[in-house]
Amino acid sequence: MPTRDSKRASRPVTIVDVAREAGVSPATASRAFNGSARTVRDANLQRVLAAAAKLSYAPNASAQAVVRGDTSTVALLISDITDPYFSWIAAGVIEAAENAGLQVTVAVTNRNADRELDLVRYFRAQRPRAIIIGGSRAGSDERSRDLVNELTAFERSGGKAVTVSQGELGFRSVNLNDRKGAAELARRLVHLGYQSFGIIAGPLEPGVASERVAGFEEGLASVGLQVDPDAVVRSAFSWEGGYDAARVFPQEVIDGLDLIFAVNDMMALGAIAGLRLRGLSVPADIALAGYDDIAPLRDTSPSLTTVRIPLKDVGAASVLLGLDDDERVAMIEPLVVIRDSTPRR
Amino acid sequence: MPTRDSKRASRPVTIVDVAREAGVSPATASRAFNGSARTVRDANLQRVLAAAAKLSYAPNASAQAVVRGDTSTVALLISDITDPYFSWIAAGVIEAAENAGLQVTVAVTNRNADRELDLVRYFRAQRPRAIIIGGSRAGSDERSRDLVNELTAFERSGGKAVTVSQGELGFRSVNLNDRKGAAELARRLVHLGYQSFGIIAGPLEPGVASERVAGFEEGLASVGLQVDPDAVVRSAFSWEGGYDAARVFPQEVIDGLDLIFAVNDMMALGAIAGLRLRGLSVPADIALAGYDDIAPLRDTSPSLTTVRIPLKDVGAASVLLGLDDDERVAMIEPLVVIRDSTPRR
DNA sequence: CTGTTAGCGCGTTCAG
DNA sequence: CTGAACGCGCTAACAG
Repeated sequence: MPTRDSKRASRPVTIVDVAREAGVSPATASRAFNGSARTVRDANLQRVLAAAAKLSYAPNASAQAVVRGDTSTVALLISDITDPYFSWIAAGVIEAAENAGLQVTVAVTNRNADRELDLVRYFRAQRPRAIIIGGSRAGSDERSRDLVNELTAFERSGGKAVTVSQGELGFRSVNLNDRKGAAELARRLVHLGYQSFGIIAGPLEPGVASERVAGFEEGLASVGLQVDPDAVVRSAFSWEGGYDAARVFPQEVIDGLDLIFAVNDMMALGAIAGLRLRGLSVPADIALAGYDDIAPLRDTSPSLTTVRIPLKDVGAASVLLGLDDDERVAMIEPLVVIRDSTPRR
Repeated sequence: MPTRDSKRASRPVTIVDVAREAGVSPATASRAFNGSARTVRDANLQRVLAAAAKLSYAPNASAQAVVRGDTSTVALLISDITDPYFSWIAAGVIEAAENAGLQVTVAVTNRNADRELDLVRYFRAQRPRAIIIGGSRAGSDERSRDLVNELTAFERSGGKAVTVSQGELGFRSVNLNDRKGAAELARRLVHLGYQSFGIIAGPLEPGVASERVAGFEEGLASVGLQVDPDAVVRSAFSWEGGYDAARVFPQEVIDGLDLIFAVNDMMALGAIAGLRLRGLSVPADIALAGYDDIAPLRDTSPSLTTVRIPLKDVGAASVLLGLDDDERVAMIEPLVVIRDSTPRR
């Protein structure tokens, strides 16, 4: 015979229970928790708080959301949370959100465009204040249009959509200035004495990878140099991509190169392994530069020359954009970091 | 004069709007979306779906949660999402949750016990199906008791609390068997010919670090060896901790050591840097082993001997425990991985 | 199969 | 300052 005080799985405690325990009306209890504080007599306030503590009351956020018409949630969509690039962005998002009193819901696309669309639909149901698209999607134009439609509908109902490095979608966006960073990297490398460059370029579609390639080539062009098209190898945007690419360079091409630029750090790390397999050591035989300045790689040897993106700032900026009515774009400044993998020559 | 069709920030679309557009009652519209499918005439079903598409309707998850009395959310609390240990657990949690049709809310404690408690309170308001405590908290007994109280109240209202490697709190828990893993590591190292061991031990409080130290010493004891207390150095559970610890060993102690066990991989990596500063190279001058088998470290040189915890499985197991009425504990088997940092001697 | 009614937990009028 | 009444968006019961 389970009593009403039965310990397991009893009915959740509601504000009505608290009010009864405190001997006041539910309305007063509600005001005690979130009314303008001065509107409820102090004696009652204390009794309500005591009752809440005694019953271990926790408000029902869903019910609050329904009546208030908005939530205290931010939704974050990323490709892969084990990738430091995304986990640092996520860290920035979570920190900034918590500072603003908001919770963060995270979903992972695994770089699958269909999944991305579904997840945005799920997100919409949650009525988050903002949806932040952190990952670079690689889908068809049609999928892209569906995504834009979904986000547009979301904004029409009062939410804000924020993209990282995808301003072309037409929503609020955090601009990473990859083009500028890669160009600056190229110029610095030339100053160090490098002249003949190869590129491990990532996938062909428009996106982060292409921007970095374009920027690097622009930077070289600005000092009168250029990259031999045969020395540009396409590959996956991952460690394996860099590893494979390093092994694909024709021998006669690689012999003429004094530096390879991999469009992100993970690919650069893979390239080191791939080059080693060919008997080439970094930087003795060939120099190497990456992009992102992923934290766990800063202590590898040789330490990697790269372009730092302040990823936590990127996450924080996304949240700020997602809470601001006016600002529609945030600028992030990349910073070239020269290390051991590209000694002066 | 803003019309009701005004494009910016119009009133959110509700199921009533969809029903009207489709020419049916709200109840029928509701059934069209989640009724047992056969209960609504196909013609009406199509009209409702068409209306929903036309209006870009997205259900209100909060309203659904209120009436259904439960949500489709799982809450995850971790110390630091940029730490690969936690991001891999998070990846497992998110993947398993998505497979079960659930969303994941993530919060980060930054290893602050007060913050942890607050965050659990926020979590409770969301009424998640489960709260997963992934981080090892380092707080006072009082804080620990508050946490237990909060989680107990959560379970009383129907949720499930799951801890990773903290069975002593009395909730569902995923057991990492750190003691066993560390003992096995010790035995394997002895088999490789090592005899004199130092330990970089992490913080003193009970928890993961202490378990690993105890396990390692037990493993040595089982083959008749032991660790000189002077060769056990306490430090922070981080790269810096390992770095500092490596510099703290008294010279006469370190001269007699042939291997150092750092209680996690990040500390081991820091130790490599710290040892290098003393002119000691790994593994030529001294061997080194870690724990966790953090993914981004697998390609460093020298590659690190360690104990692999299948962290993604840990996350997945947490979710399963959090959805299961009966199971209260999941066992994870650690696996010793011998690599270049501990050559046979 | 469908519409009407009721009510989930809560915040907010509107009278006192 | 307080309580009663109402409504948020939605689903579950109950009739038809």
